Amino acid sequence: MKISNKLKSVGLKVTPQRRVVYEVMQKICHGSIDEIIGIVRSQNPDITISTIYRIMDSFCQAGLLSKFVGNNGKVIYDITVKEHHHIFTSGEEIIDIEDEWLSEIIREHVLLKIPENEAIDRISVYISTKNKENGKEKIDIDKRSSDSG
Amino acid sequence: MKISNKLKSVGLKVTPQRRVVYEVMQKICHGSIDEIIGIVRSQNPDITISTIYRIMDSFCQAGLLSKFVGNNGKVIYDITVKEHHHIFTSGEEIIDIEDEWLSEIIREHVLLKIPENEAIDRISVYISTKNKENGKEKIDIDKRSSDSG
DNA sequence: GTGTCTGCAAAGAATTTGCAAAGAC
DNA sequence: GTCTTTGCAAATTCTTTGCAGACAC
Repeated sequence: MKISNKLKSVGLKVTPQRRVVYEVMQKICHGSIDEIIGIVRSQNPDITISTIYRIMDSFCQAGLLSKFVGNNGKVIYDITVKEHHHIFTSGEEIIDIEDEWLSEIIREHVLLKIPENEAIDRISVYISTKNKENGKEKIDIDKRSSDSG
Repeated sequence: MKISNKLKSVGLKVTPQRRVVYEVMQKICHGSIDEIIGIVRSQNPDITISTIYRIMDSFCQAGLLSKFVGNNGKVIYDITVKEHHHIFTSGEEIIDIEDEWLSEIIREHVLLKIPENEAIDRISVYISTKNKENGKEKIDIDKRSSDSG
């Protein structure tokens, strides 16, 4: 779908700034606000930071984007709206897992732990991976064998 | 274990401020920095915010606490250090799921999606629940006075 | 007594807001 | 023409930092 139609379809007016931001999101799929600001402004330096913040908000409100909190605690905006899971690699890459069966397995597995009057709303799985090579050399940090001196 | 011994066992000096913070964490198990600041200062208003930030950091570094990013994007400090999962209820309650089998099932299930040179480091499952009753909107409680339950 | 921890206040970073002009429809 | 969006700069919020005195050991 053309971007302008995509925007209109969720009730948003089409502006050049919104076009650029959505184009960038289509390209990168996931990104933190810093990354998005960087890429957007590399394409159009006239777009201000506050405008980008506002656009990200309106896109999320309109259901055009979703967001979640990444490994590092930063909010990640995501072009995929439907429920899915994520792998965070050591190279800061984010891989989507769209697997309804996985959600279903988890749902069944934890059902007994849900309070009586509550129902599962959303399940998110975050998987962090590390590099195998570096993993071999991983050392226990903070291993204090004796007092300082 | 006595708090002072707990602190000493990880190489931290025992101060009144650290005692209070650890006591609070033992009581609440999970909390955001705001909540922790609030409770700590209700018990001892002389403890400053910057000190509490520094104590939370040193506790995490020492392996006394873990932290993760909650539903709302805020960092949650957690008295449980070993890998586990969480349910976030509509009432802002956080329930721990310590279930190694669940982690194992997920691990096996996603193995094929992990890049060649990467290995799974950590798996976190976040489950949000909503109130069954409040499917539509919140109801005024005093419409009919009834006993709690 | 020595080295670490705390309180204070200020700095720094990240995000939001008010307002007037520009722009979309 | 009307209502929304944008740019700008200031405000706000959250967290960190430097330093001097207090404190733990």
